[in-house]
Amino acid sequence: MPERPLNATAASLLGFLHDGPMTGWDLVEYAQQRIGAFWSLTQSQVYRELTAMAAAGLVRAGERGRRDRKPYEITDAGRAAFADWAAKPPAEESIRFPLLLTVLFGRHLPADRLVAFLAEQRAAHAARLVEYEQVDAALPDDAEAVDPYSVATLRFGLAYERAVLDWFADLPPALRGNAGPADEPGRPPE
Amino acid sequence: MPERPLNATAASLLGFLHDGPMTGWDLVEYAQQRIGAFWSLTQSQVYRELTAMAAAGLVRAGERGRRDRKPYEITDAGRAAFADWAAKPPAEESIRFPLLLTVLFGRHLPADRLVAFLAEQRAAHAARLVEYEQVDAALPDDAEAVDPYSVATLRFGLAYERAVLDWFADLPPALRGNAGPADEPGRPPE
DNA sequence: TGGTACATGTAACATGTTACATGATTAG
DNA sequence: CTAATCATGTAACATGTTACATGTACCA
Repeated sequence: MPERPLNATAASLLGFLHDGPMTGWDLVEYAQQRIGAFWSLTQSQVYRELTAMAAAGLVRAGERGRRDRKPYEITDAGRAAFADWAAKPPAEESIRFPLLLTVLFGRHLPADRLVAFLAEQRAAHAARLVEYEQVDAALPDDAEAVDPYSVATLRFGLAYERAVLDWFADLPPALRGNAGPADEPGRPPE
Repeated sequence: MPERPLNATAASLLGFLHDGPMTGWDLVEYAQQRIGAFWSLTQSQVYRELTAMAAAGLVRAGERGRRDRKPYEITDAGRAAFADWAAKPPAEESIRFPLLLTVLFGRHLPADRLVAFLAEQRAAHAARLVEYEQVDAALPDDAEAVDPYSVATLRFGLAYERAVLDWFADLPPALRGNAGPADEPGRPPE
């Protein structure tokens, strides 16, 4: 069977399974942590892809463990399919940022609502940046030499969140909401 | 009929139709230009949403024009549905950046391939930044006062592309590809 | 008169999302 | 003993993607 090429989500799961057998549950958590910043997936998807890949012989389910855990391990066919995928030119990214739609159509909603939406999301991004910064701070000095790949992806998260926060801070005055005390500054200048 | 809430893509089309009747073709172009930086949609989707919205009474097709053009105009129901949508808290953004998956799994492909992928996408981002900068440069001085919404979304594009280019420029040495003359610098420092 | 850009649309399929159902184990 | 968390899974549906089919009008 000629095996349709993997989709990126399935491929990622295979990538993670190179590090050892994992259950669907584990994979959801692990993926969230490792690629959550630039690749979203849901639990449903993970189970579906695992089922499909098992059927295609790319992974193999092991024996049920404690809480009915069902570990999957990658097969040789899986490793081959993964290598094929990895060597193919990646597509361009897609961003879907609903807040920006709301902003673009900002004249169609009450100004204070828009300002509130902006504040909420700004806070979420600030929190995410803090997370990434903590991970970054915990990195050993030689991380870049040992695993430049993870370092690079982490840095993307940092760069992205910083850019977004700067964007919030630099919004046109009309979108900035000048009510209330000067709480929640953008990002403190270095 | 209780009318399931609009999805963001359909809502955007309605948003654009506030500016006057447009055909599917027009909308694809217009959307590409106005929200392409942070919201992707395809031609197929546009025609599908238009058909569905016409059935739901949110838009109304006018008479066929010259090249079989079929202009749609927004109805009062459409305006109401749009206003409802606009006033709802926008979801968080989702990013899907295949290149970063390839980077994360970089040890599974030849180093020079990875470097080549990075170079290709860097060039694409550089080109996009130039586009945005041209749009920005063409903006009148009072743009921020006149239409802060468009300005804000354009600025997002600029901030995002600059961050991405900085990220490329700052990649760990192992991913940087030191072969060849110093072509294609990251982004010239200001 | 022939190629290119304009313009609409369908079909088939892949992927993503939401909601729910079910049960095991652990911690308090 | 009971609430929370762990864990798997299905069903239904919404959305997104790719490929194709069809025809119109302009312009060189």
